[in-house]
Formats: sequence, structure tokens, C-alpha cells
Amino acid sequence: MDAAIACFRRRGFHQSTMAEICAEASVSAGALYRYFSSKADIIGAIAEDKRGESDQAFLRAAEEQGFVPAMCLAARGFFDKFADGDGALIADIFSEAIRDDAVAAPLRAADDQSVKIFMRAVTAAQKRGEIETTLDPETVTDTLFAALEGIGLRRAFRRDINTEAAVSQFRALAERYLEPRK
Amino acid sequence: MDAAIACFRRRGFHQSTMAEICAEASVSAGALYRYFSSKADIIGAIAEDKRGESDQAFLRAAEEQGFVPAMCLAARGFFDKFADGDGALIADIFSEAIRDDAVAAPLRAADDQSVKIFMRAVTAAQKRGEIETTLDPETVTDTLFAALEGIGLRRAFRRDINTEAAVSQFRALAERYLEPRK
DNA sequence: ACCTGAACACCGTTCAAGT
DNA sequence: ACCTGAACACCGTTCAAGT
Repeated sequence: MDAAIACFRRRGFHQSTMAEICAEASVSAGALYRYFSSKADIIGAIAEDKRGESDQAFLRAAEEQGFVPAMCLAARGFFDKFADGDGALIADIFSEAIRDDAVAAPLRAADDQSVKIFMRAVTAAQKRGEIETTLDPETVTDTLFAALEGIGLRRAFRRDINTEAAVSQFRALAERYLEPRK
Repeated sequence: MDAAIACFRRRGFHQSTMAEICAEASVSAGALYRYFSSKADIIGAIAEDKRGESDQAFLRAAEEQGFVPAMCLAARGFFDKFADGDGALIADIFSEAIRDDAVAAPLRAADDQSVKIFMRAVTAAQKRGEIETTLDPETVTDTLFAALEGIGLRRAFRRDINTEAAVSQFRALAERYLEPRK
């Protein structure tokens, strides 16, 4: 899997060949197919593995510094992936997952996990008065994730992947979206 | 190009073969390569062609009904594409454009055009007091586009492409983001 | 000038043979 | 049980030959 990540980073999902991944991992094609049932399966396994890594760090930060700053910390980590050239890979993961439910299913399970963790933080922040209480925690979480992903993709598309600018853009949106009224 | 759109809709970009597109268009492979230099070039031409179609309709709506309702109208049209199964195709376009600058360049030109039109509407709405005046029109436009694309992609990924729900989700975000304070 | 389609180079996947 | 790698089926692209 590390070999596949290295290849995908270098040349992207569709441009990387199974032969390259085999060479990088020093195994034969047959051996690779013993562990992954297809090329799409590899990207699924990678995406599944990467999700939820930083959820615990986020939860701690949310309690110590408040929801928006913690969210911006997570955003910074996410935008860094785009700065590292993983933008096209993330778009590929979306594409494969949207097209192929076998790819999407495990990713959705991991995503649900993340959503649940962030949802809990939203609810806690609402109790502390940081977030408008009339907003539904699940919708808020999904919307913020969508904004995060959209901002990253658009910036990669526009060749303007400045992490700090991306975080500021996200913070301005999140602050105004979440701010309690009256 | 209509033939390619039909194929990509049916089976997606990477799953469609040049032979299929040739058959659908009733031309030979050689003839196709006379008009498009590669498969990536076809998706670039399609995306370029589709952009800016609804910009004029948006401008009129923005003046008649206000910015957010007009934006929601545009959002509805955009989310309908995802409901029509174009989600993976849109992700493919992002992927190819992020990876290949030859694909991205014409798309960026078309995107800039749309951004400019929406920017003008933002400025006009700020003068009418509909939108917080301290917000930068270009950032606002880019952020709303990012949210639009992110919400669409995430819903396609989650297999929850309900256009009305998506529009409501977007409207709630846009209203709170743009609303003038004090 | 423009088109055809066989040919080429290449890639994901399989499976008979090996250890 | 697990691995190897040649073989297979397939696809994007080209180009000599045709109109």
C-alpha cells in the first residue's frame, strides 16, 4: 500500500501502472492480486486507511480552543494534502467512489465515523454557546466537510494552493455560518 | 462531442473507450483524432462548452429576486447534474484539470468568466444591503462555488443526491455567510 | 484535404506452473 | 499455501493507404 501511495503521488491513479506498483513493492502481479482484488480496490484501501487519523487530535483541540479554531487546524492538515500534490488523487477517489459502490462503501463507513466525532463537537460547542443552537449538528458537519473539500479542489484547479489563504477562506465561512444570532 | 457526452454519462470518462465514442459519433478513430488531440482533450472541450451557459439567466434572476434566491436557482441546476449521474464525470474533470494544465487552462478561462459575472452580482447585492459589505466579492464567489461543488460531490459520494435537500443545505450556508451584521 | 481502419504499444488481470 | 511471470484481452493512438 505504501508502494501504491508513492506511485499515485508521483503520477496519479490512472497514470500509475500495476507493473510500477509491483516494482515499487517488489512483488509480482500475481502476489499483488492476492491482497487487492483490483486497482480500484487499492485506492479504496488507501483512502480508508487515511481517514480518521486526525479525529482524536481534533476532539482534544475542540475542547481546549473551541470549535472553529480546532476545525481550522483540521482544515490546515487537509489543505496541506492539496499543496503536496494530492489534489488529483482526492478527485480520483471521489470519482471512483461515486462510480463504484464497492469502493464507496468502506469509505462511507470511515466518513460516517469522522462525521459522528465532529457532530459531537458541534453539539458540545452549541452547549457552550459557540454555535447557533438552531442548526442541526449533522447538517453543519456535512456542510463544513463539503466546503473544505470544495475549497481544496477549487484551489488545486486554479493552481492557487496557498494553505494559509485556504484556511482563512474557510475560517471566514465557518465563523459566519456558525455564529449565534441575537 | 455529443457522442462523447452520451458515452461519459453512460459509463464515465475512464470506462468509455475511444471505439465507443467513434461508434456513437459514426466516425473512425483517425477522424476523431483530427478534431481532438486526445481523450483528455475531449473532456476539456466538453467542460469548456458547458460552462457559462446559465450565467445570463443568473444575472437576470439576481436583479429581480435578490442574490441568494438567484444563487439557489443556479445551485438547483448544478445539483441536478449530480442527480443525473454526472457526479463522477465532474470529479473526473477536476482530476484531469488538476493533473494536466493543458486541460485546466481553457476551463480556468471559462471559470474566470463565471466568477466575474457572479462577482458583479455580489457587488450589486452589497450596494442593495443584501450582503455584508466587508466581504470581498471575489472570495465570496469562489467560496460559494466551492461549497456548491463540495456539497454536490459529497452527496453523490454518500448516495444521497436529493436536489431539494442539497439546495436547502446550500441556502442555509449562503444566507448565514452573507447576511449583514448589526 | 480529409477519412479509414489495421497495426502498434501498452496495461489490468488471470492462471498454469513452480516452490 | 503462496508466489511467479508469461499470456490474454483490451484500449488509446498513429499512420500508410485510400478517396
